[in-house]
Amino acid sequence: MRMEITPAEASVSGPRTPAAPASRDAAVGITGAVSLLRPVRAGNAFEETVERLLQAIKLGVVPHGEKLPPERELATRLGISRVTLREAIRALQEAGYLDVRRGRYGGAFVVYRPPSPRKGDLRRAVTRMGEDDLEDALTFRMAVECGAARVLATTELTPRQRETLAARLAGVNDAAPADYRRMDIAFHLAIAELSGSPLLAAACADARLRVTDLLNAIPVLRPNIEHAAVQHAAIAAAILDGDPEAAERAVAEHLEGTAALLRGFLA
Amino acid sequence: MRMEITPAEASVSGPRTPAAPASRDAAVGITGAVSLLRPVRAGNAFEETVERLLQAIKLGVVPHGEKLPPERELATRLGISRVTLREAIRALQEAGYLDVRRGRYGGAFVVYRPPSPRKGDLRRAVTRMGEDDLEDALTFRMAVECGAARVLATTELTPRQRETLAARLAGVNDAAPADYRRMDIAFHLAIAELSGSPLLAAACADARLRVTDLLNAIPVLRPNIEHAAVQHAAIAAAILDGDPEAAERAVAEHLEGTAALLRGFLA
DNA sequence: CCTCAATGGTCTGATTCCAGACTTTTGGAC
DNA sequence: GTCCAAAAGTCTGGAATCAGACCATTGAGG
Repeated sequence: MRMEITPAEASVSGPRTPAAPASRDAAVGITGAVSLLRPVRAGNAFEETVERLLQAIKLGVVPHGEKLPPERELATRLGISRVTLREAIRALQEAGYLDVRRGRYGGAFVVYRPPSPRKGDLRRAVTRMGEDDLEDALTFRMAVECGAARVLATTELTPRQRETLAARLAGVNDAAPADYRRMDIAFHLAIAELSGSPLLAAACADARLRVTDLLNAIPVLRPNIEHAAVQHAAIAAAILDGDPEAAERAVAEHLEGTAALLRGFLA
Repeated sequence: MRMEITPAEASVSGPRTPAAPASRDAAVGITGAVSLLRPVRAGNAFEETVERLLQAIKLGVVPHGEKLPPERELATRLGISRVTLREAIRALQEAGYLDVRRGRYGGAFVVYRPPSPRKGDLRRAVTRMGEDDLEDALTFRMAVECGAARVLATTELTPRQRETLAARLAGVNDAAPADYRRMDIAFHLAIAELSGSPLLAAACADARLRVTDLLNAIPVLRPNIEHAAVQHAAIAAAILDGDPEAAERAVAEHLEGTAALLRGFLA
């Protein structure tokens, strides 16, 4: 065993990349186009795998009671060896996120429910990831989600796609409080995935999970849900309507709102 | 030595990730939120490093005659060991991209100028990366660059930032034909980097370099340049004007144009 | 009860990748 | 000419990772 994870520490913010200087005002000479000489790999395979699985769990991609795909398949999908995957799974098991059972019909079952947020969680989460990283993540999310909405609104949608989007919208609206975040995520990700671009979908998923810990650290309040519902509806409508600019504006407003909410809880 | 690279084969399309199915119409159940269980690492460190350096060279981040940062520093920035970096450098040296000199004032000097495109290059480049990947890349680029422009237009810009943007615009306009692509890249990347979000900058750089090989494979024609110049100006104006929607629309139009140009050469 | 298939658990040898110490080359400064 | 600093070049032991074969456990179905 190489690492121990406790739920308290477990973060989704990713292996702390050595932090390319985020000089908002730097002399960005093309020589200074720093973005290219950034780290080739985020960390070691083990840590990255733990992060990924943790994300899948926290985002509710694999909900409580369900199991992860079989090790062999998962290892292939993640592009790592089974050994490494197993180490990651063991770490998550020891941290209490997974219950691993052997034998046929066995597997790694998710044993985790998002804890209800307590005062101070948000502060801690922010401290863990750093203020700059927070701004970075919020900006990034704003850009990719707006872009995704625009792209999708520009696309000629198939009936199937329209249904999926509508279903996801309904999913958020009908969600029980405990399921709300999960359904919210499903809605947002659907926009990116429906665009048909795996790269874009990955970017949106990445953006979202960079703020998951933070969002999970603030309570889900009735008025916010209602407000969000209106905005979600506007987003879906604009997309179904084929109006890129409205779609984008709607997403921007929605994310602005979320960001403001976060900052509000921080202030 | 583990690998040999010839300029003809050297591609920027990245290690062929096992290709998450890009089902534009799939039942994207949240269980099907495939984006999370995508490969943890793109390939081995050596190959990824070669790609990165090649990108930096082809994108003109390190132009002809300049040298890469010293090995030790570069290895740190790329998050890999010096040994691995040296292997990558050697591969690029053997492929004729770099000239490595020792001693003080030595280093790895870039010896590469983008060759003028020949008929068939584009076809080959597309074949190498795959049609689906091309669509994916174009969509991705559209989304992130539009998003970046929107974000930047929403931001309160410092005089310094305004200058940088203007300078980059001028850079493209004044560029000699041989420098055109390089300056174009600099302009586009500036938008993302000025947003102050390293994540966003990285995403845009990534998007751009996924289409570099393709763009390099089509000739730089006068009318296209002029057309692009108008669009670049519109983008910069909208951003400086603080008009997110106009900025986005301008970027979308511009990229639409580029994509159409590409498709035109392919048809 | 027995068998089977699907799944996790274990082992081994090879490969990749790393950190760090040490060596050699080179050109400028004195 | 000597010395120095900055750079590439080399070597070594160890850790991480992999591929693949094989073992153990379990529940379903006959």
